[in-house]
Amino acid sequence: MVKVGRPPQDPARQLERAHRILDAAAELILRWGYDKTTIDDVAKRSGVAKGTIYLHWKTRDDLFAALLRRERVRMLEDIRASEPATVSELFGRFVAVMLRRPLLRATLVGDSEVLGKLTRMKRQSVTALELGGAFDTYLARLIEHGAVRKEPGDHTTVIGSIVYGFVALPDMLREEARLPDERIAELVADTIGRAMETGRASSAAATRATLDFLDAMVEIARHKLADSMGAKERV
Amino acid sequence: MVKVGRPPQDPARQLERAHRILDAAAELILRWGYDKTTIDDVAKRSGVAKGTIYLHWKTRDDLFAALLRRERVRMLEDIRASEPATVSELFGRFVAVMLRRPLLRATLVGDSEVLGKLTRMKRQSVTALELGGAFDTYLARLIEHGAVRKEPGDHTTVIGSIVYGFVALPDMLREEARLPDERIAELVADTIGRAMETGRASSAAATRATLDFLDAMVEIARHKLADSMGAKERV
DNA sequence: AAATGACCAAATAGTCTCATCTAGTCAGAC
DNA sequence: GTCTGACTAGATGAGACTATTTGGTCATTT
Repeated sequence: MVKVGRPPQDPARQLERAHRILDAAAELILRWGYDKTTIDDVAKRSGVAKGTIYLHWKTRDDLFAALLRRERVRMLEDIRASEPATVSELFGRFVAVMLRRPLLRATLVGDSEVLGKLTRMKRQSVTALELGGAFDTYLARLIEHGAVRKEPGDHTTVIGSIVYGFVALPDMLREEARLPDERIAELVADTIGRAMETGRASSAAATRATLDFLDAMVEIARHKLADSMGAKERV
Repeated sequence: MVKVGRPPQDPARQLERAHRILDAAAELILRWGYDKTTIDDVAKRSGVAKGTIYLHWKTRDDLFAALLRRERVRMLEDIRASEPATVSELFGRFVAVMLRRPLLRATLVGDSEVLGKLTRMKRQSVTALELGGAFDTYLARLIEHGAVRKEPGDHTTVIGSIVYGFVALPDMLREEARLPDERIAELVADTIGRAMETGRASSAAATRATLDFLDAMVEIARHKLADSMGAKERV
């Protein structure tokens, strides 16, 4: 019995290729913006045929979604790796990392140069972290452990506004009035800390809660990314 | 010797008419947006002929500038009337008043529905207050009097980011996640207070500094408005 | 002098046509 | 089974032209 046809590809190689394609897409989108980046460009740049891209993703938008999800996973991993012990450290890190990742920054502030027609998309980057109940649970734990005050309340809005404000403001300032990214991250951490933390030295329990929360977020993000990468197993 | 020609108009009546025209413009711009609001519309609505409008302002944009300046004067007067004693009260008031004045809010957050093609205009509403050195002087006085801390520094950026974040965030939230305007103003005051104030009961000197600053701002704003209203004395 | 509104040039919006581009498919090559 | 790239339908854009709108002017009226 002679085998016919090409043997099945190594799944690992497929994943690697998917990443190569996303690398190309990221590069092109950052350079030309979403609207001006064509699938042909991405195919050429990543050295595969156009059809191959459609073996991975059903549509152009699916590819973009995967790209963003990958960015998100990497961002969360970076944050997690820095082992923040408090909410303020968590979001200081969040901002620092985000400012270094132009695609994420673009989705947060709605940069139409980069996002093109997708600008009016779900602007979830901040709200996504917070929504889903997990964040509320996390905050509740911190309050319980005395790391976070009850006042002034509405912590989610406070954090969201501070983060958004600090990340978006530089866009509407003269070049020379802008602070360095590192400094901005520092100020975010300081502001959030003063806005809602008790100031007590952070307990091991609070640190645990923060890391648990991040682990959960990383986990979720990885799952979503996995869904976006394995086109073949799509429903 | 017989008088000829129409007697000069009462300047007070002229001013009143200018305000009527601005009232009409404000109404129309809020309803239809800047792009869709024509000079003819404004003339009709305010009950004057088109030419009359051009007796007051040289161009459409001049009229719009006057409108914004009037809004700014009124806003500053409102803030001043509430006699804020601290920076946090000052900006809490600022946000409360601004949220109630859709035109100012639009210029701050760059609402293209309202501003139309002017969206990319100087986004100064926040920065304007702070720029010009007067604000820095004010802050210096507060620090001197022990009302404001030296840390974390970059107070202007901190305040600008907080204000902008809290005012702009609601736009990208689901309706039901938004807080009432009053609550937002409260949170801004609280956040700014904790971010940079010492917490000491505010001294008379600090209050004086705040009111002086506001008086100066009102003064400047009134002058600019006056320039915008008296077309005839234009250079 | 002060106010008006008919008037005009310039911008803007709308229409139609033709050319180009591009997301997604698929028959066939490996 | 895996991958390719020629192919297509529909979108997008350029161009040319017309119709409409509108900011701004100014001769005339009060």
